[in-house]
Amino acid sequence: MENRKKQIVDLAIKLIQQKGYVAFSYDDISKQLGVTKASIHYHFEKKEDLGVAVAERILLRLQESLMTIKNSQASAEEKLKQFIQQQAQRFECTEICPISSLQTDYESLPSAVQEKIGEVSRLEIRVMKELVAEAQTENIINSSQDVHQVAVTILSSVKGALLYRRVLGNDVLAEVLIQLDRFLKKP
Amino acid sequence: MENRKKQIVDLAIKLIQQKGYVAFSYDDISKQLGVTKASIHYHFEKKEDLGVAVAERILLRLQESLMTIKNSQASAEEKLKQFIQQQAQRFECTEICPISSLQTDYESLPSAVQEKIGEVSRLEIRVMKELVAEAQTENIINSSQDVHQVAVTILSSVKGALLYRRVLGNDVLAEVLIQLDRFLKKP
DNA sequence: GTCTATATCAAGATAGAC
DNA sequence: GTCTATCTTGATATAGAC
Repeated sequence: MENRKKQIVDLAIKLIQQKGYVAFSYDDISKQLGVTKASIHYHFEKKEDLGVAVAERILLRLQESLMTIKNSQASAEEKLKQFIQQQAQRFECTEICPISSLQTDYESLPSAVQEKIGEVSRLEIRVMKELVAEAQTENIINSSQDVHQVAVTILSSVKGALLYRRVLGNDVLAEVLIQLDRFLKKP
Repeated sequence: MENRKKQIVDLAIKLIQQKGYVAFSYDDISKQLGVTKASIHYHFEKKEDLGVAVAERILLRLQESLMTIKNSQASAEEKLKQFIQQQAQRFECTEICPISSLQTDYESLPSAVQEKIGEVSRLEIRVMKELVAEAQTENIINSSQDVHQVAVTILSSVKGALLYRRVLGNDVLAEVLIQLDRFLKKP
């Protein structure tokens, strides 16, 4: 059942959003799926293997996002705002971005997973740069501003806001999104 | 030796910056201090006790920052930039802010530690708001902008940038700091 | 007060039954 | 292909020697 593999990876991502790579266990997954730990080990022999699969799935999702953006007929402004909203609203209040979670646990990751997370992080920035560059052609963002600087700042602020939200509630994230919106209108 | 307690807490903070609350162990600390695990348990019976001490120490440092800021004779611009630089440069390239680290591990923290981290997060935002409000009186930041929104966005972006830096190297953080600097000059 | 020794438990992982 | 049973390891924690 190739579907079970996907089910396990999805659950692992959810758990990583909630507790992180180090804190989640095969026991968590097996209990939620109503099977034994050993059956998870059958699908992913080592935690490292599951970790790589998780990172690859996150990478795939990002690549799909990139495609959707490129093919979309929406305005650059719409696309950028959609992407930011999506980054923020994809998660429950107690969850954070899985990429942030894996970046935090970076030192504890097997090196195969570390490398994938490097790839993921670079692609994520590339996607955001793509959006910012397009927004500049529509004069949503001042063209004198450096694409790379704007892109990493937007991404960082959303990721950081998700950390605060987990502790302080929805307000923090909402405030940051309003501020970013202001930033996209005025400069 | 009351100094040993301080030594352990400082080491724990360092380890939390590097690996996080879940991943660090009494074994890590005891090895670095050249003593046994049991001797760490003598000073902090449970990991939870050490966690509370860590959070309280972070809180104390923040309170000191707040005092220094209030008593400082520097311009509001200087103070704000100093604080941001300090937030960023306090850490090695492989480390992140201990508050971010504990926010990420929030779900795994004992509730006593969770509460302290809530306090810390609120105070941190209060400190940044203080700085932003002062900067507004000097017209470094446009007074039409909401203090709270600007403060949480600056904080979030620095914290997020530290996550990316760990994986992608110093550049990301540098770019965000330049962008924040731009933001403080122009609007 | 600081240590050794040890208990306890949960996690990752493996062997082999069905 | 999925399970039970089991091994190993490492982490938290405790009891008691010095």
